[in-house]
Amino acid sequence: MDAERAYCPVHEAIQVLQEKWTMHIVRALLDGPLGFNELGRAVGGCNPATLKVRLDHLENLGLLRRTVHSQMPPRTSYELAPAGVDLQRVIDAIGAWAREHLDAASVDDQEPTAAVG
Amino acid sequence: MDAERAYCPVHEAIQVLQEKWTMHIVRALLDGPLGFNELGRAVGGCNPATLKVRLDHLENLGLLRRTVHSQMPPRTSYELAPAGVDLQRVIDAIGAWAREHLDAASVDDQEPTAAVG
DNA sequence: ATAAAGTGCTATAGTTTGTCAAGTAAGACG
DNA sequence: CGTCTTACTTGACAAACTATAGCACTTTAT
Repeated sequence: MDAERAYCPVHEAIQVLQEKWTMHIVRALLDGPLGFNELGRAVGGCNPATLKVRLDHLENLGLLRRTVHSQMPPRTSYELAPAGVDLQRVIDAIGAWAREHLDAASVDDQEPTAAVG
Repeated sequence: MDAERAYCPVHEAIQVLQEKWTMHIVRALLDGPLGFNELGRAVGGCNPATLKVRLDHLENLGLLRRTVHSQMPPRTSYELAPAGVDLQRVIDAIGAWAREHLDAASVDDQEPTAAVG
């Protein structure tokens, strides 16, 4: 039973942020609002289905605001809400850590260089 | 093609940290070294198989140190390496953000309270 | 008008990832 | 001897994620 696990904000935050693509999405949006496909390209490698699910979740949580500018032609923009913008601190912390401790070659990419010989 | 996407430390860091349970593991270990099952309990809800995979990855990355004290009875301890300890900043940033912006009820848990009526 | 390329978003099927439950080996305790 | 603990493995399975295609519609070019 984890029912006794008292409510812990850090735990909850991690639950949200550890979802695949979520931090990438936030980071991309930190530079300014983007459209759906645009965001998809900025994030790099996330497919529309997953992107939609994440975006819905983030909007639900109040980290994101979705604005429909025109239905036809479709023109939507996704923008961080104040709560989302404040994640800048987290991304910055990650950035600082990464620059200090992460080097290429230590992280194994998704693309394992395929055949070599 | 993401080949042109120049190496970006933040991106790499996010790739690592977004893996399910990774941040929970780091957070648990920030309080001091733990044994395998002990860590599993501290993380809360991660099964041994996944835990082992994450631990191996983290050790590989140099964020974690694994020390075998005795093989039989098995006694192992997992402890953050300096690079791992420095993630304290990231966890702190998440904590600060969470306390400011996250409230119970806004986050839908993995466990939807089951039957209610 | 036709064709190509763009928009936000959805549906389907297939792959990857994570989960559960059980099992292994060895010692301490009763 | 049987039970409990430890670390970790294995195999079957479910959930999550992905690729690919498509929809309704616009713009641009021919």
